[in-house]
Amino acid sequence: MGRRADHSRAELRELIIEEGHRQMAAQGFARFSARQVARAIGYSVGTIYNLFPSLDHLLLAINTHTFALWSDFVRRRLEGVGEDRIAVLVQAYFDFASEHTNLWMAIFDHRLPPGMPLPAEDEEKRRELTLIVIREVGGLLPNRSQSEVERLARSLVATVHGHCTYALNGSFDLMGETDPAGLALTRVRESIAAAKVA
Amino acid sequence: MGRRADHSRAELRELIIEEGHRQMAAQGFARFSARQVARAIGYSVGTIYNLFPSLDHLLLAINTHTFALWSDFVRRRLEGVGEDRIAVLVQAYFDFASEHTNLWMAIFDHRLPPGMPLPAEDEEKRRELTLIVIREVGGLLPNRSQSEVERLARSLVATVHGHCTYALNGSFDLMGETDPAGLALTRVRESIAAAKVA
DNA sequence: CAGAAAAATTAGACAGTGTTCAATTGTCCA
DNA sequence: TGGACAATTGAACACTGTCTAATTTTTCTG
Repeated sequence: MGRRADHSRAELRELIIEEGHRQMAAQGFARFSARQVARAIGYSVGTIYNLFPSLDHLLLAINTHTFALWSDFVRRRLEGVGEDRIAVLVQAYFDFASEHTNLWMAIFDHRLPPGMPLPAEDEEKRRELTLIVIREVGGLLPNRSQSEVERLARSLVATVHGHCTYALNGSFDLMGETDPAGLALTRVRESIAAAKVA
Repeated sequence: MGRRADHSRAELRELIIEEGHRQMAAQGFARFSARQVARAIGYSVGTIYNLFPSLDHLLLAINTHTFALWSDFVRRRLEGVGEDRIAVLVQAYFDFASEHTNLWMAIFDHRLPPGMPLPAEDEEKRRELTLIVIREVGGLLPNRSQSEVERLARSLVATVHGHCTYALNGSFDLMGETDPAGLALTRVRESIAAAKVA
């Protein structure tokens, strides 16, 4: 067939990403398949390849979309919170990962093939979440330079990320840890306290 | 054919794991294939399935083997070090991941299918690395209980793990961070200092 | 030592994958 | 109304993990 005019090119792109996102949430990275996405929206695989040069590009788009949801999730949790915003931030990070485990893990499961850099557009969209953290950390450290704040913020995100990974893959369960998010928050507080006095 | 008596069952198992390990190091998790392993050792795929119930079991064995190499690597680095063993520990963690990126990442890339728990034997072997960290952290905190030390050690491993992940997937490069290991070490020092006074 | 039982190994099939491409079909413009 | 163009498809290709029947080799038994 030719143009079915069911959807414009942009609409179709969006449709594919949405359905892909749905399937990623339901089945996880390992079971994800472009053919199944095509079947679900009533097109053939070739159409996906008309919109996305390769599966990697589709996965990239799906994961960037997850980043957007994640940022929104965290932003909403912070709205109107006056005290202890860092605690809310850390908990929101964990909660999103717990509530959307497959989507969250897919972000880190997908490794770009060597020589294919993360497109600037995706990079920019994904940066949003880091910017939120930088803003919050900066608010707590008025005497620190922007570059110091950014470096610390990235480091704190890495800290929380590590705890979240171990929480979700069962490493913490295995040794009876019942509050990984609390543990992460403790680490974050220690580092912020250290940055205040240093 | 039947038993070729080229190798005993145990030898063959070892041979498969070794070749699998080699290929995992060279190609990474995404490109790994049981068929290629079989071809490389001069057997057919079926033989692998005679030794391992499924691909997941082979991947499990390969990754557990990586854990063993990792423990050895860290232990050797610590040998004879008197001062600042924590710095050596953190650096060794990073160095192993950097020198064996594919192997290291495969550990976290491989997700067991739902309902298949990590066999106790693998769990025990993998725990070794954590035990090293617990020992080192405990040495620095003689006034803390064993359970407190274990909880902190796991948390510090998570912290370093998060930094290492971001270092290897390029997140730190992206924002001009040149010393992720140093950053992780700073975090670890802060937490240990906090545990000393608390 | 011969023959039967057991175990190891293989080839081949199956259903699935990502990717490519020629052929077709719908849409738009001159 | 035609012709150009782009979207869409189905089929092919070379893979993958997994399973099974058939074959071959070893081991056990009488």
